[in-house]
Amino acid sequence: MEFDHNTSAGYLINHVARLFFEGLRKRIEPFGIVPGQFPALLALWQKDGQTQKELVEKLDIEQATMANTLNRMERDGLILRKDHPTDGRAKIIWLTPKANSIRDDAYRAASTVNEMALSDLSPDERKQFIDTMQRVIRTFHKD
Amino acid sequence: MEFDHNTSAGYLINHVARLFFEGLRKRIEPFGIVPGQFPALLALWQKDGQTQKELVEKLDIEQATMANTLNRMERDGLILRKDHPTDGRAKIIWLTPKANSIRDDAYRAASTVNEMALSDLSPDERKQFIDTMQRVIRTFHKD
DNA sequence: CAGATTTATATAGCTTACTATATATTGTTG
DNA sequence: CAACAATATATAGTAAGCTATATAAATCTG
Repeated sequence: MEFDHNTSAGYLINHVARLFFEGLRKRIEPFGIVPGQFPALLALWQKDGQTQKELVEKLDIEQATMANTLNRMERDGLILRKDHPTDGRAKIIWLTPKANSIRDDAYRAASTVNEMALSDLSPDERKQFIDTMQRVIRTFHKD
Repeated sequence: MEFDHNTSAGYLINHVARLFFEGLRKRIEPFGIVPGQFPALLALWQKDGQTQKELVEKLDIEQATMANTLNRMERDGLILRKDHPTDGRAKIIWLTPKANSIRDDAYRAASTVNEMALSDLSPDERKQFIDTMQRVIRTFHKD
């Protein structure tokens, strides 16, 4: 039996993901954030004051992973966890001024990586690529 | 400024990569291997008896990452490290009978994940997707 | 309404990435 | 050929993913 890693979707995806991750790391390091914090920051920049549970559902990440990432973000002065007004179990996550102040720079950094990575593709090919990934995600969720 | 994670290539790639990783994990667990060992195993199944340096170059992974992955593979009885016959610094990595015995099962597991993930795509769309990822990897390496 | 179940978060332990640094051997060069 | 530079591997420390488990609060149910 044969198996060619160069035509294996999983193998290629993993490789591409590592390249994006490191490309983003380099570009956001100056702002004091790391790539793993990006999804939570995006969600909170869009709507501040969410519970951990809301973030977990939006980002499709495990609860324990989110809790640990939020620990590091709290340590780094990016968020504060305050008590939920009516639910004693829950905490609400609020961005600090520091987190708000780097928003535009971070958007630009992420856009720059995306632009660089797709620079060899035509507008149609880019659209197709994005669309295919969205379909693959939906297929996984059906599985 | 706006930034939509649902149309960000980097965001989507990261999500898809996690889904592949976990999909593979479930399917290869019965054989006593984990996803991070897969790239090294593929390279060694193709050509047994390579140095760490050769693997690092083929897999585009950092040397320290490879060393640690090989440590776990040695611990798990998948490989042996033997002295290089002429270069005292180098070690040669050899697969154990255990690693060889799971090869076909592992190939099948990986193919199953790929097939499932791409099941919603036409043959042309799959080809296009694979081709695009190869182009994106090349673009990153030019950067 | 007391006891059982569910829910929200936290923590422990593992893997797999990374950077930075250490160590030993090989190769080069004055 | 001795000193220096380059190369191959290993290790320490951090991040970000996972599963499994713990804890406290809320909800449901007989």
